[in-house]
Amino acid sequence: MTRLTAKGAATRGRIVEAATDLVLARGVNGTSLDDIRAGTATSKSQLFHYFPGGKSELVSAIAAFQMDRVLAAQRPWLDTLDTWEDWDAWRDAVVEHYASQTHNCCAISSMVTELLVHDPERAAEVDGHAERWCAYLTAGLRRMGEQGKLRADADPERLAVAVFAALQGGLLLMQARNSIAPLEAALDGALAALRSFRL
Amino acid sequence: MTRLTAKGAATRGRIVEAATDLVLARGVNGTSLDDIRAGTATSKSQLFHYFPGGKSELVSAIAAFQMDRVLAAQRPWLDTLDTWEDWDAWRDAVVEHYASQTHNCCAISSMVTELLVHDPERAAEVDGHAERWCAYLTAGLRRMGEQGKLRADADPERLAVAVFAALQGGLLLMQARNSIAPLEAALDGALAALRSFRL
DNA sequence: CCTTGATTGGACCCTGTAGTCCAGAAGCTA
DNA sequence: TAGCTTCTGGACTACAGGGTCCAATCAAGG
Repeated sequence: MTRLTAKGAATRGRIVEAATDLVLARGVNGTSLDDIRAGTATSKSQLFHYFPGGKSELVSAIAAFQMDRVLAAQRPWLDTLDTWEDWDAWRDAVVEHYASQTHNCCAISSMVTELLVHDPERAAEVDGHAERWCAYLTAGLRRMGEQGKLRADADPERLAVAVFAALQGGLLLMQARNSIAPLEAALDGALAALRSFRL
Repeated sequence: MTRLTAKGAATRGRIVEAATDLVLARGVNGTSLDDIRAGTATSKSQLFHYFPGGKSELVSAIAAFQMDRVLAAQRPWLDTLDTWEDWDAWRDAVVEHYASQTHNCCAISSMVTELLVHDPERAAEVDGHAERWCAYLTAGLRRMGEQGKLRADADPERLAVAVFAALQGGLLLMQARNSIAPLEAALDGALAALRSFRL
């Protein structure tokens, strides 16, 4: 991997973007390099030219790209989860984002479990992205605690994990049943759980 | 597939049991027939003798077998989710079951998403098992509603989906982070959400 | 014992897939 | 234009995994 010309950077970007959609729709193990090659109108050599580490490195890039997209869709609420209204708005943003996806979007956590067996290093890396996401929730809850909006016995980190788990589970069921309803129910449940700690 | 002798039935059972543990630990796509062959001290021909439909049929048997195990671990509470104490006891049973598993137990829902691409029929079948599980939760909530223990605006089915999503998400995070804590947090959150509808 | 059918071992085939290689085209800089 | 690097196409290799086949063995009834 040496320097990239403008053309090269464009090709690389095109590969990542198209590959992301393919992987989201069909899973990591369900997407072959040939699928990606076909879906991007490129050749094998280009894939390995831009991602010398092969599929593993490509998956890294895909995970980072997708996480940026997902986090972006939750702005600006994700950064300012300081009031109960913010949490509601965040919920709506998440639902809207996943409802608008044409592809069956996979949960970041199921990507982790998929990688866990054959590529533990990448799994840890992708899980790091998930934890980054979860950390925004923790931070919001922590601020609300400091502002006296939560009961003293509320554990921000634990609550954030609960919300995140509900979210990921909701995405899982969304995919399995091909309906947005489970995600909505899961998020509403998570917010209800949060509110049970309301002061 | 004709009649089975006692010996044949035993072999078949041995295959299913061992294969289940392998698949739970490494995922459907992460487990090859050769892995199963090695793990059960059998041969290829036996696999196809007892499961003429190949891997797909074997996966069916595995899913049914595992679902029976998981449901059994939740007895008797799963059948009688009529009081808040029952829900707490159920929660504890679930946590204990998954905490005691030596293997990294996969969530039934992640099995569905894994199958979704290459074997939609089996995915639907496995999802049926998941819905059967979820139905026990719905039934419990419905009875509690009839007994006047829930607010009138509580939707048993929707609440059950929320609980189930939290559970599945908790299992996902449990696997990803190799810790039982996320499952506990997720279930506690789900029960808190339920209690917010307490009358 | 003999026959029939269930059971078992393992070699074999075919396809799909990750990854390699090299030659040629395109682009940049002097 | 010359010479270098980057970019691209596609054939090729190696191998893993699902699935097939056949011959050998074992079990049960007549």
